[in-house]
Amino acid sequence: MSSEKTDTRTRILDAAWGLLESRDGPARMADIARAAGISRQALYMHFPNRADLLIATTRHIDAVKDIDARLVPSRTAETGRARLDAFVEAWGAYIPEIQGVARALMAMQEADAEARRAWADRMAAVREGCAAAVDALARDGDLAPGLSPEAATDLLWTLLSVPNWAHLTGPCGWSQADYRHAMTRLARAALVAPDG
Amino acid sequence: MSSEKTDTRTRILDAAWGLLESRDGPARMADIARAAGISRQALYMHFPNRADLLIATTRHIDAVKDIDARLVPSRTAETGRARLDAFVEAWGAYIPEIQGVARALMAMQEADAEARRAWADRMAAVREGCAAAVDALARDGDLAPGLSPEAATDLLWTLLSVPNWAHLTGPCGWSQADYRHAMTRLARAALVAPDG
DNA sequence: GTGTAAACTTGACACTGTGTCCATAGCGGT
DNA sequence: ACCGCTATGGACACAGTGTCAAGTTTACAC
Repeated sequence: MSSEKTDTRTRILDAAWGLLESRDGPARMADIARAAGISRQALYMHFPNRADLLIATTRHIDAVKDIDARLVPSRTAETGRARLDAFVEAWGAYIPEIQGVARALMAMQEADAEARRAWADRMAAVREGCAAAVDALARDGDLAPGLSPEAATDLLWTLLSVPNWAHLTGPCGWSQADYRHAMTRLARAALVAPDG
Repeated sequence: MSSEKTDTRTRILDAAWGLLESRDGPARMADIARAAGISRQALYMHFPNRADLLIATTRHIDAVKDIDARLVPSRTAETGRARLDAFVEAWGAYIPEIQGVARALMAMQEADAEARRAWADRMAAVREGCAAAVDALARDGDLAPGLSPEAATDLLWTLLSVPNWAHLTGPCGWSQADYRHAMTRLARAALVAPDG
C-alpha cells in the first residue's frame, strides 16, 4: 500500500541525490523538479526551501546507505585504537557518497542561515562519533598526553571534515586510498600516545 | 603626486576589506561602493567583477600587512623543524587577517569559475611555503618515514587551510592561542620523524 | 453520480544581486 | 574651446529563489 507507486517525496530525494553527485553545474530547484518528473512548484509542496530539501537528501542517503551499519565496526571495536581506526575508515569512506550534497549545502552557508543551522546539525552527529572514539582511547589510557578529550575530539572532528577530504582528493589529486591511508596515519599521530 | 588624494582604487580596497572583516551580513558590490564613497557603477570601472575585486583585496592586504616580512623567520630558520614551526606560526597568525575575504571568495567558488581560479592561485602560493618547509625538514632527515615530500606538502597544506582554522575557531570555539598551539603540535606530529 | 480534499500543473510575479549600457556631468590639461 | 578621463544616475537584462492564484486530475466517500 505505502509504496505501490514510488512516493513522490522519495522520487524527489533520489533525483536531488543523483543530480548533486553526478552533475557538472549546480543543481537548481528547477533541475531537481524536472529530474523528479514534477513541476518546480510541486517541489515547494514537499520542501519549503532549498536548504530543507538538501538536508532531507542527506538524511535520505544516510538511510539508503545505512550509515548506522557502517559504524558498527567502530562501535564494537575492542580497543580505543581500533575504534579510532574503524571510525576514520567508516566516515572517510562515507564522505565521497555525500560529497555532492555536502558541497551544495556548504556553498549555501554564507548566504542562508537555515542552511547553516542544518549543516551544523548534521556535523554535530559526526562530532559525537569523534567523541566516542576519543573516549575509548582515553579509557585505554592511549590518548596523547597534554590533550584533553574535548580538544582531541575537536581535532579529530576537524581532520575528518568534508573540506579536508575535498582538498586532498581535489587540488592535491589524491586517490581515495591515499586519503584513507594518510588520514588513518594522521589521526593516530595526532591523538594516540606515542608509546607502543 | 601619486597619492596627494587617496587613490580611488585604494579607497575601494580598504572599504571592501573593512566590510568583509567586520560585517554581519554579506558585503555586496553596492555596499562596498557606498563604503568607498563612490557609485556602484564606478566600482565596475576599477574591477570588472566581484571575484577580481576580492582577489585584489587579498593582495592589498598582503601588501599592507607585509606578508613577506612575516615569513622571514620561516625562511631564515636554521633547522627544518624550526622552519616548520615558524611557517605554521606565521601563516596561522595571518589567517585571521584575511579570514573575511577568504570566506567571501570561498563562498563564490561553487558558482563562479573566475573565483575558483583566483582562490586556487592564492592557495598555490601557500603551498609553496609548505613545500619549502617540508624540503628543509627533508634536508635535515627529519621528515617522517614513509612520507614523500609531495605527500607531506599536501598534508601540511591541508592542515593549514582556512576552513580548518574557521572550523576550530568557529564551531569548536577555540581561541587563536589554542589554534596556534594545537596546529604547531599537529604539524609536528604529522610530518616530523618521531625520533628526537 | 456528486462532492470534496489532496496532490499537482501552469503561469505570473516579487525580490535580490550581478553585470551592462547609455546619456550626461565635472574637471584638468593643452 | 576642446578632449579625455573619471564619475554619476537611471534603466535594464538575467539568473535563481520563493510566493500566489486559478485550474486540473485523481481517488475516495457518501
